[in-house]
Parts: sequence; structure tokens; C-alpha cells
Amino acid sequence: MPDHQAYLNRLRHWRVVAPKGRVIYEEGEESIAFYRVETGCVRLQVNADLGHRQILAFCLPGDVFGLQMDGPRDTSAEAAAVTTLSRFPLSALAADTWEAGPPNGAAIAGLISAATRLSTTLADHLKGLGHGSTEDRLLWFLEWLAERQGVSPFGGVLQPPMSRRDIADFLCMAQETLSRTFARLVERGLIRVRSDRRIQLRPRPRPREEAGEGLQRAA
Amino acid sequence: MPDHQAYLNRLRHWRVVAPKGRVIYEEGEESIAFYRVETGCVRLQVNADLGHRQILAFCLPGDVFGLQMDGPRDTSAEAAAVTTLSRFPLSALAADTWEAGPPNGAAIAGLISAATRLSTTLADHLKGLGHGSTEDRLLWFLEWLAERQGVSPFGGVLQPPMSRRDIADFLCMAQETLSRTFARLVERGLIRVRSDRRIQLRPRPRPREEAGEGLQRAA
DNA sequence: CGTGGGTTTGACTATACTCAACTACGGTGG
DNA sequence: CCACCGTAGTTGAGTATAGTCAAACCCACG
Repeated sequence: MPDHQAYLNRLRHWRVVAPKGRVIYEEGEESIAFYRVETGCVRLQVNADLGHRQILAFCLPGDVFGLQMDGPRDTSAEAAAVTTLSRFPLSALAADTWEAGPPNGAAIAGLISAATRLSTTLADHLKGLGHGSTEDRLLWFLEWLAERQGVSPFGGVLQPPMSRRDIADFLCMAQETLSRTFARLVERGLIRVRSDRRIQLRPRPRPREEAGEGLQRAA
Repeated sequence: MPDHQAYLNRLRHWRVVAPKGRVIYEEGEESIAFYRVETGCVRLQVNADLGHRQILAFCLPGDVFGLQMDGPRDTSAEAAAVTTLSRFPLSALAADTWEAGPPNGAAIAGLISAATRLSTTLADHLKGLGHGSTEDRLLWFLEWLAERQGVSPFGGVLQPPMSRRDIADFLCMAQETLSRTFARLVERGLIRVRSDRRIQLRPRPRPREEAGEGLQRAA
């Protein structure tokens, strides 16, 4: 759907399939290719010692990641679920290998657009973490996922492709806290968790007077 | 110093000066130009209601920001101090306006590199916020600033161009907490705060055995 | 039917936030 | 020159939120 896809398709590339957990590249490696997610989910992350992880971004179908011209990777990329990718070797960006003639202004715009999109994603992430309680953060995440999966934020059913551990590391909270936060949202009637780990977003929290605790209801 | 600067200089651009607090652009505006910081400091931020701010990035001399081909700005940009900028209208990216002939592979690489650098910055920010106490976060910030200002992380003297309020909003903590955290670092001998708001980084925290609590040293 | 990973629950603690007052500094004007 | 004000920053007290450690749980899989 986004414009830049058209230009990417003119570059040399091919499909690869990554099973869940597969490492696409690791922090510190030299960059030799970039990728577009076709199906599944990739997480960009940094691994601190002792299993402490920080997930910077989830890449869903259509997202381009790993696009940097030089230098070592600043994150690792791993498949958070079984994933198919299009792999674009960086060498394909050399002007003489373009299949459809030399790049024009629009093509450049498309590439920059692709490169920029990750910035937007990261910026959104920072905004989401920025302030707010754990509930706010989780709701923000669910909303984001709803938008990306094309389901209504009111009543839609989400199917998160990533584990709860992943979500916790993405939202910068302990997985226990995430679990409790889910429970609280269920209590408040904002979501319903299905047996198969799918999540139904509930329409309106049914305006109750719980908000005004001190209020006396007129009899 | 970075490669992409050379390619940027071939684009049409001019200098502008922004006094402290000046708004360069605002969230939601259409993008018509991008910028490079020459001197001073720019903050990229989102303004929530009620003065709640979240600063996504500080741009120091050499940094390029605002480079996106279309769509509304996803952040505001304001001068955090008196700042001089180079302004590049987006129209300059149309191939026919290049002053030194049509773009080549290297030029494209340079532009993508410029676009990518912000991603790296945001990624670093996420890593910094990720985990760690307020002390960790502040130390990470000071280290970053030291590197950007080219002073030694051991004994160097920093001159933060931004206010403490800005730093607090950048590190996602209340300004009171930031103040206390500064105090704690001073107490621990890690930094010294000069009268003119400059900060001296102290060499070594005097290696104590607190780190290896459980370790037995072979006699 | 047992094993194991992913997830949930419980009890306790610590860290950082809120509200609030107070201080230090710089500029402005009488 | 000094009094005044506004902004930026600090300090204090109390509280709440989320982290840690630990154990139970559940479901998929062999």
C-alpha cells in the first residue's frame, strides 16, 4: 500500500522464510542487506546480559527494516513468529544494478520514505513509553496492533503474533506486571482474553460511576 | 565529518538562526523542508495536554532532522538553546534541481545514511530508557553528551545546552527526580556540578568490592 | 502421564511520582 | 541601588506503582 513499495520491488530481492526465534542479524554485525516483512513478525531488540532484553520495534507485514548503508547493526533482528521476508542486498542500491534504469527523484523519495518509516515507528514507541501507567502503555500497544491488523479498535479481535514476554520487553515492564495489567483491563471490561490467546477489544467501558468514587447516586 | 554531509552540501540550502524556544515546526504540519543543526541544540518533542512533554531526541551540531518526504510531522521541533540551522527545502531533492548533476549511487547512499541516523538516535534513546534506575539513565545521558561534545568521559567538563526540565522530559522522569538523581551522583562522587551549570565527570568511582559480592578472591 | 515453556498469582519492597514549600538567580523598574 | 517579580531548580513528606523473588498454574507436546 505505501508508495515506497513500488520502488522497492524494482530492486533485486528474493524471499526467505524464518522459523520462530530465528536470528536475522545480530547487533554489531556489518550490514549487507535490508528486509521487508511479508508475513509474520520480526522484533528489533538489544540483548543485555542476563537475559535482559529491550525490544525497540515490532515489524509487521509491509515494514522495512535493517536499511542502513554502512556500519555495524545497532540492534539484533529476530523472528518473533514464523515469518517470510524479502531480502534486499545493499549492493542492489548501487545505481548500475537497478533493473529499470537509473534512479529518478521519485525513486529516491521512495527509498528515503522507507528509511524514514522506521524513525516514525521508533518515535511512536517513545511516545507510547513516555508517560502513562502500565495500563496506558498496554492500551496504546493494543491500539497500535489493532490498527496494524486492520481490526476495529472497538470490538475487534486481535491475534498478537508475539509472546507476552515480547510484549513486556517491548513496553518496558516486567512480564509479571504485564500479566497483572492484562488482568486489570479485563476487570475493567476494556478487553476480553480468548482461550486461544486472542484478545477482543470491548467497545465502550460502559460509563460507570466507578470513576467518581465519592459520588452518591441519587435514589 | 560523516560522509553524508558532503552530499547534503550539494543541495540547495541556507542558514537560519533560531532563538531559544523558537518553534521550527509543529506536530501535524506538512513537511516542506529538513534541517541540519550547525550550532546550538534542537529538541524533537511531542506535547501532550497540560504541559506534559516527551522529548524524543536532542539534535546537536551535525545532526539532520525533519527529513521525511511526505505526510504530517510526527513531532514538534524547538530550539532548546540559541541555534543556527541549515534549512533544506524538500523540493531540492527533486533530481532536476541538483546543482552538481543527477544523483549517483553514492549520493543516494548519503541521503539514506542521513535519514537513517535519526533512527539510530531514537534507537539509542530507547535503549537508554529501557531499563535501569534513574541513576543509570542520567549517567547514560551524560555519557552520550560527553561523546557528542568531544570531552573525555573521565574528568571531562560538560556544558549541557538544554535546561534540566528538558533533560527530565528526555529521560522520562519528573524534574524533581532528576534533581535528586543529580544530587545522588554528586554524593557518590561520580560528578561535580559547577556553579555555571557545567558538569564535571569524575574519573573512577574508586573501585570498591561492592560489585563482586559473592566472589571469593583466590588467595 | 509426565515434562517443560510460557504465563499467572502472591507477598514484599523499593523506587520514583505527586503535591507542596522553599531557595537561588536574573532581569526589570522605581 | 535596592526592592520586586518570575523562572528554574531544589528539598521534604507521604504515597502509589511497578519491580523482585518465589511458587503455582496451564496447556501443548512427547
